[in-house]
Amino acid sequence: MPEGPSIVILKEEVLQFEGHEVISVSGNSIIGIERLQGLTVLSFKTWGKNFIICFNGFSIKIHLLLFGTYRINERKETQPRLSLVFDNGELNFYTCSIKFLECDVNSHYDWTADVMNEDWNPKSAKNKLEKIPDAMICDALLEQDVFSGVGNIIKNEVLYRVKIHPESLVGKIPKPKISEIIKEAVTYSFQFLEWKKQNELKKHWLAHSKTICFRCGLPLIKKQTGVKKRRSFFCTNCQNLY
DNA sequence: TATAATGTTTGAAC
DNA sequence: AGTTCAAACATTAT
Repeated sequence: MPEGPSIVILKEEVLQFEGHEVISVSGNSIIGIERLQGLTVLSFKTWGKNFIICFNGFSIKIHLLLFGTYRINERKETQPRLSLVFDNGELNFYTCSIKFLECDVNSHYDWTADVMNEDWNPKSAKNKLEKIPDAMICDALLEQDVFSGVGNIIKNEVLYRVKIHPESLVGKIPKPKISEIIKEAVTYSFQFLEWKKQNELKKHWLAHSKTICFRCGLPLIKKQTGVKKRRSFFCTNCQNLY
């Protein structure tokens, strides 16, 4: 379910609870969530696929991984991992990873690495890519320390749009193309956000899960690529291999 | 019904 | 000691 843009949507949906007190806590998490009882939410933040709830002196990090879901002001049949009840509603998380982050949340995250953050720094991403010339671009795009928030869908769509073969080596891709990839990672992430909100994300997929190249009509290749072995959809005719 | 899928962490093996 | 890789986790649509 979640790549960066989906978590941004989550954050927007829970704004109603900012500044509100946690009246009751429950859930099958074993990390000691009862600690949240009676505390007031200072703010909600996101860092890529991480959803962060900030309290005075510490924060809680929620990662939905592959199967995680959430419900606002409603419940699923299954047991929540974490359920927070406020005076104006409730927030429930299912099958997710939850961890505490002590002290200042800023000491845990490099905000310049999040493609959807206002502090996103493309130059910094470029520098990080220069340090991994032997990596395939399909792996590099999924590297959360470089492109926090980018997931497999965004990876495939970005590479298709900039016409780069996913197995291209970072160090061999021309510099202007690298800049284009970095730029498109941001552009597509925000398009993903808007399309997801309109419930028409899949409608705009050009490569991901597709079988025929939108440009030339030849069959798209579907293959597990890179050390991460995530599926890539690409056109060997339209996407250059460097 | 079996399979695959928008993901990350862990710990064994080298 | 550092890197690499498969296993584990867990849900749902096709």
